[in-house]
Amino acid sequence: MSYTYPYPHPAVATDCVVFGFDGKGLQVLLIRRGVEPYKGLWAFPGGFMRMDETAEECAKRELQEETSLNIQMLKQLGAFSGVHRDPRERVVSVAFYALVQPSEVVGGDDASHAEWFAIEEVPQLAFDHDFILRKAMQQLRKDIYFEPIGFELLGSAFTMSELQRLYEAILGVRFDRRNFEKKMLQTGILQLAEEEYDDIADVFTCFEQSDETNSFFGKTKEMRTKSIDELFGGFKPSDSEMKFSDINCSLNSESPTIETAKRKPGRKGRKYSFNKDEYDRFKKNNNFRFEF
Amino acid sequence: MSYTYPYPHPAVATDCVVFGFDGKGLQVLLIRRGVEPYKGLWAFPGGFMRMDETAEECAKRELQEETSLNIQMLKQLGAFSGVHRDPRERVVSVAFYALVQPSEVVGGDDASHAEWFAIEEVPQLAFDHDFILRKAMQQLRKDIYFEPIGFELLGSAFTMSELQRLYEAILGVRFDRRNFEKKMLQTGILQLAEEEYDDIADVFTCFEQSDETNSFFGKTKEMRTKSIDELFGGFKPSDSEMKFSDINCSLNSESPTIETAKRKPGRKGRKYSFNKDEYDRFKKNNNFRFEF
DNA sequence: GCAAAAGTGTTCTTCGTACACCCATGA
DNA sequence: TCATGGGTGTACGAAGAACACTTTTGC
Repeated sequence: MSYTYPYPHPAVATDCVVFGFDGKGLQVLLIRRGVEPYKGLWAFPGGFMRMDETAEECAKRELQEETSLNIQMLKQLGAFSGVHRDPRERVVSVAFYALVQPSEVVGGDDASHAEWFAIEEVPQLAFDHDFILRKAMQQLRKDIYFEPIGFELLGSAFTMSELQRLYEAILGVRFDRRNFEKKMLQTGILQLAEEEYDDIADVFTCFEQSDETNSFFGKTKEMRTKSIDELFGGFKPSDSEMKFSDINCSLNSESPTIETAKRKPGRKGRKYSFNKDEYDRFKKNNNFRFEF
Repeated sequence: MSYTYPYPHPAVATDCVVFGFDGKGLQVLLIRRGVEPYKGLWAFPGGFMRMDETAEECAKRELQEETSLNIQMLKQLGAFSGVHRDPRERVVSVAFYALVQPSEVVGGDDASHAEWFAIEEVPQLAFDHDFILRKAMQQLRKDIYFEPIGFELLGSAFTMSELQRLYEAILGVRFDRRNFEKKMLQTGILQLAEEEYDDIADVFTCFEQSDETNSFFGKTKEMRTKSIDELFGGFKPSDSEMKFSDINCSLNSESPTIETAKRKPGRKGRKYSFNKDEYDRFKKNNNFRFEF
């Protein structure tokens, strides 16, 4: 079967620059080419466009086929149309970039072997993919000023320093920890994520008796915003008791106790998620910019 | 003659969104289609890509052919690949935008009639060109934050309020005149353009004699930055004399005179041009942003 | 003569940035 | 116990934003 046109037509293909973030550095997803040209070299996932799909649909399909990734949000980088960029025939490629969490891992359907590379350790690439990668990085740096784009690279909850490392990895600069946090929080698009706690870990017996009966369950943060009296009716837990995240006081028994729950081990720091409403508002208004 | 491929290939075309600025508002250059499809509707200049040219080369060539415009700086907007965007066959279009001064006028080689339209009065467009225009406007708004892009839309010398109107037209907002000027000047990319003056328009006779002999030719602005003594050796012109743009004192004659040249009529306000060195520096560093 | 635009500075507020110590966690 | 990272606030300087009156120009 063949297709004939009165004028010469180039082939049209798509390429996807998929960025991931592992909490440390920026990564990019590559596929080892199993066939000529450039056999054995690494390249971006992608392939030829069908006549019944748009470039974006093509990119999604190829990504799905070659890396099992199912990505909704693709951003177009533009068309790459160098006359000799593909030795087989004239190919115009429409490139996209995507941001994912590397945990949405890449099976690799074996036919093509997909692998994550740290952005600084990207090997030699096939075609003009080095050039495309540079463009993608430039675009990413530009976009991150205008949109809180980075969140798509992080899980649903993340620590402030993960977020900071992401920005530092993308922009290639270092920020002051406190200023970064301040700035991010004052945008309003972040909210504290619900944390999971262990079951009650320790039980303290209170040595000071209170005349009043009272009981309270809440988080340390809340306690600090209310007066000790209001919370404990005159009973004051010790400093070390106050420091636990969750605390359960029952002061109406003969020997009042304070039950404390420590934060789950293995997780460090406060977790944030992003506030979808504010995020959408920013995207719509488009008058929002991250600046550092 | 025909061209045959083992797989179906789309056609690849380019389209150019050419923006102009007439000192008042943003304009866009359109071509009336003389053939089907969409005969009689307006569209962007553009056409099919040849096999020996890149998309950008194609766009430049088509622009030259259809509008006689010879434009160096084209910025790619991206590929538009809707499956049914052209009723004839599958066409993927790579769109560009360009900024010109409408004075670089458009002959229109008659075959295709080219015309400028105010951005608010753009008629119905062929294909998906409405969509492309929206994208181009968005991109222009984004770009103007990062690059002093607007200068390509203005002549070699322009007044501050022309520049301001341009920014307001592109961004769709209003700025405070004084703050805009301050901000623009402190970027350093502007410099006062050389102005042309009429021949000496008036001659004042000085009524105060000076003992010293002295002569001076300079602009009012300079005078203000130096002491009266330094400039005039003790002779002080009157306030109204000081206000002329150019002034020529010769104080060494018996009756000293001050010759003044008024600004050429028909031109209002101070003219600026942009400082190429600083401009290039900004473009290179890319750490510069216009913000208002 | 009259209306529209150009020229000009200051104040207040907001935002950016620099900076240090203590405590908790995990090895 | 030791090293690493998390949590927290303040003070200074720079930049943005608001604001009015006089002169010049063009009609």
